[in-house]
Amino acid sequence: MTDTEDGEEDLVDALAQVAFATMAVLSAAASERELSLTQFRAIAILRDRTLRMSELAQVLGLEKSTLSGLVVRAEKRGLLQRVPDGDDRRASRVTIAPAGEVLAQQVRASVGDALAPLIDGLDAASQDQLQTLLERMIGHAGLRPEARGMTA
Amino acid sequence: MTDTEDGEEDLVDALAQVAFATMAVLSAAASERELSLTQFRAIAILRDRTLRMSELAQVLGLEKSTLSGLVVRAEKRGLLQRVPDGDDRRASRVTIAPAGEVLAQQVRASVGDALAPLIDGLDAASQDQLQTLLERMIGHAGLRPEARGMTA
DNA sequence: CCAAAATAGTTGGTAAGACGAACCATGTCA
DNA sequence: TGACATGGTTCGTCTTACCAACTATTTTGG
Repeated sequence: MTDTEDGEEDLVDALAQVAFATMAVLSAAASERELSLTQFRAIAILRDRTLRMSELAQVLGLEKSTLSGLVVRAEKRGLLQRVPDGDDRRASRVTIAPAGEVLAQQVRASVGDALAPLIDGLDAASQDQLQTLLERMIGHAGLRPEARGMTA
Repeated sequence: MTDTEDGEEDLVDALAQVAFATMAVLSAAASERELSLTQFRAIAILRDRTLRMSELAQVLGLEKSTLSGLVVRAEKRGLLQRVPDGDDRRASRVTIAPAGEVLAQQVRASVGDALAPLIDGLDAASQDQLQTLLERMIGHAGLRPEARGMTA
């Protein structure tokens, strides 16, 4: 163990626990709609922007070959869409398709519901506080705040 | 969207984002030691207790058949150990083996280190606050507080 | 301005992890 | 005791991810 201060231990623990709980909820909600967690994440990320394949792969922490398959599958289902990039004829930009938007919205809702028991353990003020703290964490650590939607 | 209150949206987002970030760190740390995330989690859970196969499967949210394989692999590497349950000759209890203990400790340390950038975005007081809030969340929602070590 | 190197994405082969069904062995209960 | 339930394992299969090789297009340096 390097010189992490003592108290951090338990914070790490709590973080990990909540992370696992959250992931469980997310994957359940996703697979309810026959979406892999990764697919859902991709869709969520594209909610408010459009990226090139390689960029998306990078955000998701995936190999581009992996992403290829993922996008193809999603495209077949009408969830995502690839449009050729005007500037660079090698590249394509991935966009969320209408059906994907709908689906994402639904999944989002069930996630909200499923997370409610967890969240409702806190009163409104604490929720705000928590949100602030989490956002502050995200803000540092290279996770740009504008990178909405479950960036790696 | 069901009737989740409005503000929850962003809290959910923040939670998801932090969850993904945390998971990324955890799996990186695990796979550095050739551990699957699930294996690591199993070991972490057994840090301070011993469970039967079926119980462990349930905590991990896995099928028992899946767990069988996982434990066999971990046992071959001397990380876990199955000992027959005295009371029930069908059952076995899974324990962490010495090598597993060591490995878990190491992984734990790198997780701490890797999470540091995230955590250090907050001053000490905020860290405490965050920990308290997270633990409060865990406390509700059926995640018993004594279930240390990254329960589902 | 062109050849060489870099970059974007796809394809194909492979491995890991998870699932479900079928299957023993043991326990429980009527 | 016989029937049913429970604990685990085995086996076949699916999904997802990786890597290496390949095509098509930029970009760069001489």
